Amino acid sequence: MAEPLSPDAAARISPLLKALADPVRLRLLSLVASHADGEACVCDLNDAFDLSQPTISHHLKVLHEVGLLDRSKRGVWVYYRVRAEALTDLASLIGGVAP
Amino acid sequence: MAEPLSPDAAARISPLLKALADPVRLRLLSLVASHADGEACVCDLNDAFDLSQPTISHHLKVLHEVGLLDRSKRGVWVYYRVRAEALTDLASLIGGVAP
DNA sequence: GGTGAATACTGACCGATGTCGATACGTCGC
DNA sequence: GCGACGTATCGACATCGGTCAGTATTCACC
Repeated sequence: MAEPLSPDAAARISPLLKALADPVRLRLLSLVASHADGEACVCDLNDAFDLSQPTISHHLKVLHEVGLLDRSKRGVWVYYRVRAEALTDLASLIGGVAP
Repeated sequence: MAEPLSPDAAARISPLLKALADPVRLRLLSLVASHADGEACVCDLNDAFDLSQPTISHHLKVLHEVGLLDRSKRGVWVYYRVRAEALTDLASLIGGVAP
């Protein structure tokens, strides 16, 4: 890479990586991404883990707050969808560091 | 993405992301990557931050332990070099999650 | 409207992590 | 050898982060 990251840029990017840097959240993201229509209901996600429902809700909130997941409520159910743009931006940024 | 990440795969990848998910380490990595010949001396890196030398050494150790930085000692000086392969692998993995 | 179900919020616990000062280890020049 | 310098390790501290039990909120259905 030509230019090193500015302190500001690093501070902007690291929360995204922090959000990804947890095995549960990685799996959550990949579970949502691999669902048929690109979105997954929380009820499905809860069943995939041996964790309490509040814990899953917390992880989803973290992913939503950094902009990696979109949230839409339909009736009693809440559906999450991955923001592909945020992911690909992050990926190209990481790949771009390699010389 | 077609298949969700296995718990094992998630557990393997998350340490890499944890190592990246710190603004200081992000800047360290980009500083090393942007150095002329692809490697940087610790002495240069220390000066770029307002942190103590042990702290920088600690961050470099974290990046080295997860395989993002190579370490080579020449005389009194230690040079670090980014492992481009590890970075690009990670980038393609993240980009691959996007549907 | 009351009941039940799906999801989110709160407060607390505890282990993990970033930071520092002090110190140890290697290597060079004298 | 010895002193000086570059780097790593250690121990301690404060803060952060993942998890849970308990509780609140919101909606559907009777």
